Amino acid sequence: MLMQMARHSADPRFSSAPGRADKPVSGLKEIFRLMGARMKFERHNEIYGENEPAEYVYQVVSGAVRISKLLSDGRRQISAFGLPADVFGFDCGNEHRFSAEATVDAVVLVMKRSTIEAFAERDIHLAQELWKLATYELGRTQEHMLLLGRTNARERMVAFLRGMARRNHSANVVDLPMSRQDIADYLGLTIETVSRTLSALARAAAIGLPSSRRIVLRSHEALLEATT
Amino acid sequence: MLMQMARHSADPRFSSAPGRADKPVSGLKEIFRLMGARMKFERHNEIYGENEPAEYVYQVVSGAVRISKLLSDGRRQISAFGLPADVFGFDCGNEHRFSAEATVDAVVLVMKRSTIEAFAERDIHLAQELWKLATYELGRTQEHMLLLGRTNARERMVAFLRGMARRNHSANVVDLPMSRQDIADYLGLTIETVSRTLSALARAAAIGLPSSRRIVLRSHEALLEATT
DNA sequence: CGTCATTTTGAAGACTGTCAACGCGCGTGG
DNA sequence: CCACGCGCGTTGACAGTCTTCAAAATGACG
Repeated sequence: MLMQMARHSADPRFSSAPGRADKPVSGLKEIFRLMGARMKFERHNEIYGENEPAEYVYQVVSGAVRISKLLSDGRRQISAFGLPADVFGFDCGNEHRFSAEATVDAVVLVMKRSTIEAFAERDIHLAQELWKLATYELGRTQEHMLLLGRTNARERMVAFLRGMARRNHSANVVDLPMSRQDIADYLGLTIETVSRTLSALARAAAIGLPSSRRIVLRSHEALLEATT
Repeated sequence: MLMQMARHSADPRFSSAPGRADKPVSGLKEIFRLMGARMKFERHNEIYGENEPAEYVYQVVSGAVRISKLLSDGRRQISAFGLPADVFGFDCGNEHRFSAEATVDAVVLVMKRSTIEAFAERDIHLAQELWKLATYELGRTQEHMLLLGRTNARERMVAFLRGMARRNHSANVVDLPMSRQDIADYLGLTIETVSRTLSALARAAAIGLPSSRRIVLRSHEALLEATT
């Protein structure tokens, strides 16, 4: 959780000393850059598990991660994908309520959660940044609830592709760093429905499918009317 | 909105001064108690709307509110119900991304958002409390995503009833402060499915339905196996 | 007691899930 | 170099759950 933070411009000297706190810089990312330990996770490997002590927080450097929760019978819901620059691993208690795994080979920066919280104790702006981050994530998650509760397969797929295109900030080509199963678990669908929906969008010339992991958003009109 | 506000005089000594923070009191709720303006909303009345400036924050005193979002074609998703003591209205930007309405006649305390944020600027513990609050809400919302994405109607209904029973902290009797339509929009179902599911649970002796707004949780075993 | 909103129930249909088979790409090993 | 196996993705047929449309029942309130 807690990903997709607002992209602030980074001040090299992060203002975590109580004395000088006039600039609204992103202290969190600065702290990660300066103090984060680099770690590599191969795809499908677990970064942390449900109910494990929430000892560390993370920032994606490359690759992608999924934040998910499992039901006892194997049903899974992915609440968010972490892409490069996203921060995740903040939970409210002392235990993770979700698990995190790499969906493809990924490099992340790791920090002790207590370090961040110690900084936040002394730096009001960092504390506020953490709050804004959580609030932003909350809003994003609530939007996703609307998707899961009230839209059909095509609308979910289109929203997902749009979101990925925006986050990739590559105009129309999306390289998916996750499997169909991951997409299905994110959208509350089955892998078959995901596949069929993509095929249908391709037949409608709304998208192109050069390969299974690459999607080209073709007709914005077709996508728009598909959303309706 | 925000008329007829009876302003309370601010008590000079509420414990948000950094000096005395040994008690695990809720600074936020203290601030609401001391400085909140009491307002009454009749059922179905809007407290704030989507895209309105997020100028105020609220705490429920009595009654209930729904936090919801509308799609252009009328589909609605309720992301949360606010029950007495719940705080709502914090959004990440300057505009509300959701709307809030009273589901039954409700009394709320209102405060300027800027007031809270000004306090948080100076009180690190309040800032942390706001962060914890947002993070807690985030976790709750993510759990709800699992419900919306991966469970059937009966499981959603049972989870909802359990949650309401817990929040009412009345052992087994739940008085619902919302309509079937509100429940449906919260659970991502139709009003008919909600009604049918409740009837089925009653037939299975898992619940009793003395009236449409009152539900008795009877057989914990029946509810449990219903969850499976 | 009548009216209106809300809730419940019924029947039919749509969308997605389930089960199954097939195709494709890729790495390994013969 | 090519065949094989394996993971992953696609497609098809059918079933099931939930929605839709419709109407009856219930309850609140003047």
